[in-house]
Amino acid sequence: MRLTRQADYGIVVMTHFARLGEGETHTTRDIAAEVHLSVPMISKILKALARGDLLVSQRGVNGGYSLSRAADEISVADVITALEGPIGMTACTDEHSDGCDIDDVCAVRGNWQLVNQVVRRALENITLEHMAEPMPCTFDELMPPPRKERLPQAHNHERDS
Amino acid sequence: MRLTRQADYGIVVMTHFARLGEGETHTTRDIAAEVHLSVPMISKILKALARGDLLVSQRGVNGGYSLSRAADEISVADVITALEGPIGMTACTDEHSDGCDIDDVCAVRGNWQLVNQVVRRALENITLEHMAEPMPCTFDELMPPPRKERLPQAHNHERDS
DNA sequence: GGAAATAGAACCATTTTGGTCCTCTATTCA
DNA sequence: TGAATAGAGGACCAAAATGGTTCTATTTCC
Repeated sequence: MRLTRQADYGIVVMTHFARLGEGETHTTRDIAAEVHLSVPMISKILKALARGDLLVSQRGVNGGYSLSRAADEISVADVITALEGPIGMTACTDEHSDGCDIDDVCAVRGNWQLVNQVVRRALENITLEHMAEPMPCTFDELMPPPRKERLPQAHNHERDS
Repeated sequence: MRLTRQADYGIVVMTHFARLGEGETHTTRDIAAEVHLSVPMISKILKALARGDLLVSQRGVNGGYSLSRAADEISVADVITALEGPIGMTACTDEHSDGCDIDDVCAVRGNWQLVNQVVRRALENITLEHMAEPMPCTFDELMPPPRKERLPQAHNHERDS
């Protein structure tokens, strides 16, 4: 349920790009300095983001990276997908159903697909433009409305806010 | 972005409990056999679920585990929390902000909190009762409505369905 | 008391991840 | 033309997380 650091950094970097302005290109070194991470690390991430068509790379002397589209057309899900592969919370959602020990007994698979879809959609609805906003108080429309009145917090132990 | 196997199995197990009926207790061995996983593995998972107050354990000869509440009052988020700790996709969402190398520069943190909230809410809205349904075609109300018309799939590469 | 069941912790092998480095290719400009 | 700059790609290794097993309590019923 946790993102890898690369995806985490990736979103920070992409958000940084979104803040800088649309068409401008920036070098790996610049970005690394501005985000306070090592150049090799940032380099790795930028390459992956370019492979995923989220950044456009320009080689040579005045080269660098720039966003491939407008910030409101790139979702958090896009970034995660570029850095971690297709979003899916369970192994059995991959088409290569190699490792599922349960296979025939697992009657939950169909439902898992839908759980994945819920999460994926939630992340697709969040764009870099949202992330670039300094104080995002208007996120409410992105969240699914509470489905029905959940129980009073009788058994709800230590759930953070 | 992926669940650990334990959480994965945990949801399978909990869904199994939900299918079996509300108050009945079942032994580790039975569950393991029914779900086709090793007894020690299932044992470990059941213990954690009991620690998380999602299962009630009964020691001794006719002991076993049973659901602590009705299936529609236990969410997928509850299960994940019991087996992986609090749901949050980045390291910096934990209160122990020990490892964040970026700290002061990371202007994204506030937004991340909201991303986490979106995902968490999505998972809180899915109950074991939903998971226990054989053919869950009526999941639609659980998903957030498409926020606005996303771009045509110009750059949308290999996004699975 | 003995058998049946869970509680809890220690433990190890394997995999994943984080992070670095090296070589190659493309581009610009003097 | 050639030197300098910048990204592409892959190899590589150490550290951490994960999966899975096993062992020793402790509780409960007969």
